[in-house]
Amino acid sequence: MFTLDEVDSGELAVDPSPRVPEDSRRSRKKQDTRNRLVAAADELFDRQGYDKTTTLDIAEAADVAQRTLFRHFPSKEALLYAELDDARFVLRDALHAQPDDVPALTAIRAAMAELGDRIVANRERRLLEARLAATTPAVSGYFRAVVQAGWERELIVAVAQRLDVDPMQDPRPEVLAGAAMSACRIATRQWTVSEGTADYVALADRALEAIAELADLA
Amino acid sequence: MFTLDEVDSGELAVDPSPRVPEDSRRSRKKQDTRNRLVAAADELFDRQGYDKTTTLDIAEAADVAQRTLFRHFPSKEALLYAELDDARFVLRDALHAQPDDVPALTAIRAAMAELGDRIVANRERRLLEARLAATTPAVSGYFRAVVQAGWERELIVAVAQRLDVDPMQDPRPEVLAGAAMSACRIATRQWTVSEGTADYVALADRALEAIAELADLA
DNA sequence: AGGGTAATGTCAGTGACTGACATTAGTCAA
DNA sequence: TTGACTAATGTCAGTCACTGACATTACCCT
Repeated sequence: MFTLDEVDSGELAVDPSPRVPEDSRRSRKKQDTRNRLVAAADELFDRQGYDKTTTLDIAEAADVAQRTLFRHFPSKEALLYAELDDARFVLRDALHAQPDDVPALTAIRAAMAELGDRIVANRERRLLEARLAATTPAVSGYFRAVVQAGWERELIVAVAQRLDVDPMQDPRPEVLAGAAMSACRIATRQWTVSEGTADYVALADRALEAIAELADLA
Repeated sequence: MFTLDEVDSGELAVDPSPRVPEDSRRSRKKQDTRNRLVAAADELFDRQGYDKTTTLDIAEAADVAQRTLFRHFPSKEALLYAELDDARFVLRDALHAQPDDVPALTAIRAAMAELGDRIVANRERRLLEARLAATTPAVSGYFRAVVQAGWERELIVAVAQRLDVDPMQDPRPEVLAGAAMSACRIATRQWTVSEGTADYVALADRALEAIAELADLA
């Protein structure tokens, strides 16, 4: 099972990837180290599999100490999902950018379409993630419990604001968010079986559309 | 982060808790060991917290070798969620028991009502789980990635059968299942804040009902 | 009584992750 | 340029979840 300690507990977590890079040599080097770690992990995971790659392997491939790896990433899994995890902020911004008068689900569909483009841009990496998630429970578990849960929180907050309700009282924001995340999961799975040839945004939109049809099943 | 290796990969997993106890002394002793481990874990988690309790502590409190603990449970988290994890089969049976002609969401609501009763029966344990999940990301992560994902699979299969569709093609089973799981999560959270005084089944049913209202948000 | 074997015990690992402390190297002011 | 300040990294020893291999125990069954 994965070590799951970064299901971050709210809004207080320190940004792991600086949103404003503050362009100094120091921060450039830091960012470079981070990038090298991700690239090294990527390559090793791909070549020799997730389990057979140790964090020490990755650190050495990136030419840093193992301790440094864990200063940049809270876990081995976080290395794999660094990009998708950051996409959380993209999602937040995209949701904010939607006009106030459009319905919540419509806003989500628009935001997801925006996000979807960015996501599929990195096709090979997405397929690698899917491959590893399919074979390694620790990876798929992390994706669900950390990455998706993070996105879901953004959705809940955005929907609750839109409806002007308290998400602890009104179940709709959370239920809608959960449905949307499931839509993304099934779309991703469909896209993956197509080896990345299908139109991800279309698949996701179709799945999101199905949310409005759920009433027919009652 | 939790070690997440029991996101079991399908239907092939060996039943960790024998469904037919096969009443021999041997299996009774085995079951007893299992029970003592769960009880010991329960008590230690409650008294000294999740992180400060080692698997060795638990094993010793149950008077078995650490190795034996890991023969009964694949991870530390599995000990905490042994009961809820098994509830998966109760959910499956409850879904099967619903008549074929009722709509999918209606069947889910009925099945969940049945399950809800059983769940709340163990009030103190549920509150302990909630308390630990709130403070320990590894625990909440495990719940999402393993327990809930397991339930969700049952729902997906049941809904797909009911609609007579392929859940890989039609997004509705997965989307409905995801929404239902979110409904359970918010209901559980509401029940938890009430310290277990609220009517869980009613809360869950209200949240599930909200699924049919999602169309209003489009 | 005795052979077969499920359950347990023992032991020595592996590997993710952490705390403490030392070292290096940008940064910035004098 | 120098030197203090400190962010980033390195080093090292430790903890703990979890596993494989093999020995032992205890139930089961003839």
